Amino acid sequence: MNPFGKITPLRSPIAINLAERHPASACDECGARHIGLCDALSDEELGFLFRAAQHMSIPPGKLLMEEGGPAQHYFNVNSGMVRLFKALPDGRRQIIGFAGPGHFIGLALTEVNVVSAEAMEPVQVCRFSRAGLSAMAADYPALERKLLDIAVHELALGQQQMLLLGRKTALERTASFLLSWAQRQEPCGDGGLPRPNAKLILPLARADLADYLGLTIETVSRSLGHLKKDGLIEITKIHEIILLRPKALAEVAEAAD
Amino acid sequence: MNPFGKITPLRSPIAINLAERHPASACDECGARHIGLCDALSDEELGFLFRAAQHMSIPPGKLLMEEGGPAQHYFNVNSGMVRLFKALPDGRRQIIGFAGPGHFIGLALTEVNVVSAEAMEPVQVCRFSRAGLSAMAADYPALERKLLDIAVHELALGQQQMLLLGRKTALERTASFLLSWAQRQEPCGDGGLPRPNAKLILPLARADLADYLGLTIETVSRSLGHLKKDGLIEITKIHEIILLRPKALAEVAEAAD
DNA sequence: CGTGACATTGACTAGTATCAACCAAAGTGG
DNA sequence: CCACTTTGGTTGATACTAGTCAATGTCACG
Repeated sequence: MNPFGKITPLRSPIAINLAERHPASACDECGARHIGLCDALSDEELGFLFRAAQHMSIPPGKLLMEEGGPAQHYFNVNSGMVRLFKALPDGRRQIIGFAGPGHFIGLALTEVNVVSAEAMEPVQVCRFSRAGLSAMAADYPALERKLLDIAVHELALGQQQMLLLGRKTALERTASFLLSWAQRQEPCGDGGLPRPNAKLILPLARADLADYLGLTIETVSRSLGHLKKDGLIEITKIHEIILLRPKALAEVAEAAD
Repeated sequence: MNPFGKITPLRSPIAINLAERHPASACDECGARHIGLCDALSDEELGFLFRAAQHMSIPPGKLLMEEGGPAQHYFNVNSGMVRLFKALPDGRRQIIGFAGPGHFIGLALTEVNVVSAEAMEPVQVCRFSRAGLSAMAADYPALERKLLDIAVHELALGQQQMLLLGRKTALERTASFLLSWAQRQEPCGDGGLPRPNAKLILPLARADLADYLGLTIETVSRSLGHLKKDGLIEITKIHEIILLRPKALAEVAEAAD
């Protein structure tokens, strides 16, 4: 874990000049420019932020952060998918969430990370030193406000997941997941259902799914099989699922009768 | 503790005048003055905040917020205990957390509440309109920063709870809970164990415990009985538990071998 | 075409829920 | 002051969901 160059936080008017002299043209071509954190910033602000970032490529399986290790950086995902998880000493694992393009990783107060973050595929990120971004946040209210938004949104997702993990059956969990993933893939209005026959791309292995839903891979497989048998979904490829009847799926997910 | 460094002082002279004309003397006697949100503010800032608050008493069982209802207010708990929960249509309930004195309730982005909040005993709160507090946050960076701190802290707690709900056994959940509650009752250093024979006051019914841990009351009862039989705890009164061997309890909680 | 990784399916088991009886403490009213 | 009720908690017997272990299937890739 080598923190390469220390990022010197720039805050004077000079900083803005520097930013102007170095427009963040790279950001224009970044898939994450208009989502998440970056979307909250003007071109100028973004230029500044860009200069504070280290652009990095991470190979699959590599950890961006390790639970228990020193919390030194924040990350913003530009491409690829990252899994966030916690583990018990005996190896049991709970996946906390998945971070795709535009997602911000590393919000924490403690000196050590409370979760691990691992690249699931080749991933590109912008990395920020904690101190550097904190300093920026002090000068750019929009940045801090966006971080609050992000944190609050994650909070709501987490609460939803607690309900799922604490009180839903395997079948309900699976149906809930499919719907929430569809929502994530193409947002269709607040709480709206995906359209019938929506195609779902699942870049997750069954093991990830299981560790996310608090189940075993066998139970996930059986649950999906059950939904397939009932004609609610169709599994075309292993990582491609068609939601034949989203409405019915929603009823399974919430145990509505 | 604060990831975003320094606290920026007040910027609006008008605010100071208002605060001076209405000193928040009531806050001085409030049990929550030096914890949570209020602790982040100076006397002057607090005076201003106080003027924006409605001080309210809530009887046991009454809802402060209802899941699915319009999100109109934030609350800061001054005394008493509040449970936050989500429910499924068939009545299954998952308690998301407990809010005691100094805890801030209602962080959300959506127009409707995503959780319900219910007084477990007579509760006193300061209530803020959403718009009012948002406006204040724009003027008082310290306030917004504190909200971010709160959100991030809740996030970490939620992640811990996801691990518990998704991957721990009934016994592990129960042991984990006892330790985390002890920590909450008298913080003893980051991650430190409570001292042996620490007395725990549990203002929760078994049903609350069960809904918080994703178990049934019978299983909670059996788990506590198991810990008692093994000499790790002693149940003196129904709402009073002595942690005889916190170290052993921690081993049970994390399944260390 | 073989190999290995990942997924599905089946048989069996274990842990927790469910259902029901019993118990204890705290009112309540005669 | 003492039955009586109520409420919340514990304990026991049984059922059922999901986990475990093992065999089989599928697909990508060299």
